[in-house]
Amino acid sequence: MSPSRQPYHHGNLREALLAAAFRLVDSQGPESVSIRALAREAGVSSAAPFRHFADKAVLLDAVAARARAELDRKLDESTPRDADVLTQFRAMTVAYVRFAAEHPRLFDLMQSSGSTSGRFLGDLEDERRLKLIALICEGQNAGLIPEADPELIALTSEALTHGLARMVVDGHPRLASLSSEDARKLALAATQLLQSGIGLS
Amino acid sequence: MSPSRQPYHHGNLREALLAAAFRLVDSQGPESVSIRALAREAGVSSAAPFRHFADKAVLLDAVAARARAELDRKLDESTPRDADVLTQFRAMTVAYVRFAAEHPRLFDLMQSSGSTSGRFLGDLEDERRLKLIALICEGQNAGLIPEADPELIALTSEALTHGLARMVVDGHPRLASLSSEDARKLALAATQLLQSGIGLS
DNA sequence: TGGATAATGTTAGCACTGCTTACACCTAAA
DNA sequence: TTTAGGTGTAAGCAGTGCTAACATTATCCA
Repeated sequence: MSPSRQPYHHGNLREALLAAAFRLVDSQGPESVSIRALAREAGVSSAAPFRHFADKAVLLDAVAARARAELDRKLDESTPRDADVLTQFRAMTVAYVRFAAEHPRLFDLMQSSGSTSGRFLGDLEDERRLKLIALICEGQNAGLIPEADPELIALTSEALTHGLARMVVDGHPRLASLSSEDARKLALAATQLLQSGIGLS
Repeated sequence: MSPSRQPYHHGNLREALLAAAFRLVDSQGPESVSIRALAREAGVSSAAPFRHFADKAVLLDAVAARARAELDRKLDESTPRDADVLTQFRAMTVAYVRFAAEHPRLFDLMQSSGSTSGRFLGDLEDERRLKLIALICEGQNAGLIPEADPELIALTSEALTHGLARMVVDGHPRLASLSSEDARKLALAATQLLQSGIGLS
């Protein structure tokens, strides 16, 4: 009955491991995650984690999923409801690029762990993507957006957003370790440019 | 004098290791590269590789450098000399996205090994970037490109290019395992869109 | 030409990893 | 209260990166 100093069961090992791994990936990248080390940190034997995660890859997938949820939350928070299409798109781009600038390693993991889980993680969620396309159609009806394949427009917009984010993460020389504020400015300027066009051909 | 079956020295171990690692990364990704396995394949002891590469990271950096050279070559080949700015930019984008589609793992390594070597690898080379900016200024003088900060225009163009490439690599649902030809079409359509602009705001 | 020197290989081994198997314990449901 | 299943442990296998000490060969200079 007396609660021994070290109870046989940890209580919520799964969450503890996941949280520790999340922090580690965020600060040092996935290659410095070791299951044995996580187990030590949690005060548990090195085989225990395998009761909760079949594989190291599965653990990292879970970390990626959590990161994706976090990004999703920030995208939702930052998007002003009932604003016009272009404003919404700009806000999304800003939030996306900021997340990449603030959590480059998590952002990177999100993408690269996609093949393991079979589900695309790195970019906009499917649901969000459909919404974007709907917004574009709406904009076209309102005469705000030129008539062209909405899917292509969505894809191009996504590419610009994703490209900016990845350039920050990948250490583009002019974008190295961008501050959040600079990330915001860059995202705004670039989306502006996409809207007005770059050439007159 | 008689050439024994297994001469003590390999001859060109460095190149053999590098080539094998290059192939392996291209086909299976960097995490399935093992120095010991490379040594076995080369018929050499497991300590020998360290005479040529201080580190596993150094080996992978060398692979990344080779991949970058390969991409550079393809970019050069594909760019028509003495064409107008927009044509050149489109050609570059196409070549870039195609390379990513054909060698996703090499493309990925190029970017992620940047932090190790301290040099940005994933995107356009510095030299090429300067040339792009020069082209843009030229285009502005010729009235082909609107007056705006040339660096911003270059950055935005790069972002679109890089973003398309990464979306292919990262397994975007609509872009999963794109054929070379489809990659070409996509790159063309998207750059076209960037040139004409997406909104009328 | 010969002999030191540097380059490149070998063997053995350390510390670490992911992961498995067999067993121990504790909890919750029948 | 028993029993089944979830969760922990200990021990160990196969593999890894990397190092230290030693062996062999190529190269270059007296």
